[in-house]
Amino acid sequence: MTIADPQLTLLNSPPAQAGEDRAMTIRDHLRDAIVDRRLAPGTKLSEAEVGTLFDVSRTVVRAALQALAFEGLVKSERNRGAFVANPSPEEARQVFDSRRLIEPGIARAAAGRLSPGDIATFRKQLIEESRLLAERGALARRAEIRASGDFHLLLASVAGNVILHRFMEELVARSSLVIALYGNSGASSCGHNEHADILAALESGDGERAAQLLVTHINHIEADLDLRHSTGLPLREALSR
Amino acid sequence: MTIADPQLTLLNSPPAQAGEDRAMTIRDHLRDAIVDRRLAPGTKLSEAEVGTLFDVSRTVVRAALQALAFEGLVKSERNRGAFVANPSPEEARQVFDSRRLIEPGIARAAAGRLSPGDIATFRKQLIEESRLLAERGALARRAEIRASGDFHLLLASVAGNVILHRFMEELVARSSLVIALYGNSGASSCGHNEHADILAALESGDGERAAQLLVTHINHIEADLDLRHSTGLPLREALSR
DNA sequence: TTCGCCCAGATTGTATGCAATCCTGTGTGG
DNA sequence: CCACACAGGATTGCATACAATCTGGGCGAA
Repeated sequence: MTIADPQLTLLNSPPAQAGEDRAMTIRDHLRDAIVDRRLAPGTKLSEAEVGTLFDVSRTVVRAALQALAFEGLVKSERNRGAFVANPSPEEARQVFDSRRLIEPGIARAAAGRLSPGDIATFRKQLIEESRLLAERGALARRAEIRASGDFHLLLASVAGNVILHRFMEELVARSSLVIALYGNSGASSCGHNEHADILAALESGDGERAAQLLVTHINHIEADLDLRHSTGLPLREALSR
Repeated sequence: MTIADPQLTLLNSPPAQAGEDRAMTIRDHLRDAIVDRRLAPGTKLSEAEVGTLFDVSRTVVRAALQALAFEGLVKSERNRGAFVANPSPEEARQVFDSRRLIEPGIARAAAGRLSPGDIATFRKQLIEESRLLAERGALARRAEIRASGDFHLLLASVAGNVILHRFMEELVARSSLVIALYGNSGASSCGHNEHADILAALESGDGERAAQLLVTHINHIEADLDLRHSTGLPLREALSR
């Protein structure tokens, strides 16, 4: 049993999914587990095992794994299987470089499109973040990382460009993975309420300032990481690089 | 026979593929066909039919189609099948908005990393573009669009960020589709040798100027489009929107 | 002992069969 | 004549069976 018991929490969804797309459901559950680090980087995702856990055939599991491989959360090797991605420090840097490039533009676009409804949604999001920030424990830390990502996703959603939104979905997910891998758990990972400052800038219509704050924010997130050495080196991948 | 005879040219590859990944091979051939507009937007890509053309089972075809759906070149509808994407004018605008946001940053990054080998590759690329630009005929036009995209991909490759490179792959592919759909074939689609100017700026190490030229270039490409009305309205999708 | 080879188990890659869903055209009732 | 219902055919969704490949251990020879 290579997959440990935390995975059993994957199955907290209504067992009888309606005629929806089961592959995408499994993809979402796996992605949550990866981003939350319930599935550690490098973990093998056996088709048969995942299929058993979700009670589907390997066919739909393969579709889900292919989707995750596309997002960069899973690395699929021919005839060897799929593994939870184990981003190198270099990859981590590229993730943040990409975010520094894209997110300011998103902020500027969002500033010009912010509706009262959007503001309300943002406020709810910030309250949730504060709540999690106050809590203690690894579980709250996971939820905090997740919620922090949701803020950025919400921003991309407001910007109104579905392509950029999808890019940001991928970047945020990979960021969560990177933070889980390289984060100095000592410092609050996304601590300060920079999100609130960003929202304030958006509300005042100052997209340029929001963009500026966002870059600073991303810098803070990256500065909290320790990208000097790769973790552990999971046996095999130490040689294949 | 919903797929017309031009598709037969898909099969110009060595019939006996080595033990490689056949799904990705099929994906690449289909993508080429879509970008070249040998497969018109809205065309149904029947699993059985594609499988017959490439002599594989539907399983492999499904994987290829799923990959193309991720890239946005194919729209897959549950229980209905996969269709060549038919981007709306709004989607087209978002593609170019995304490029205006991302490509300047790529240019700045590339300016600081341009090696002599890169320059040589760029020169070869420009020569190929000039050659195609001089030629006449729809076939040369296709190749020209493709080559123009390759220039931008090369730029992203030099920039050295694999994530941004993949984003650009998607954006360039979608741009080709959009140009094929909305391009005023009257004007030269990517005409002027702006690419040469961009390369010159890069060579002189002036990343800022390269970024500026790139934005102008993208604006020119978009300005050559007619995004006012949707083309033809492919029956079904006319009602579903 | 150590190296190399070979075989068995396990896992993925692919093809195929069946069930579910959707589209189309035909027939029936209003 | 039109609207609706339904049945036939075609296509996709999914599960399963088989083939190809990889992994790891055992055995024998140097």
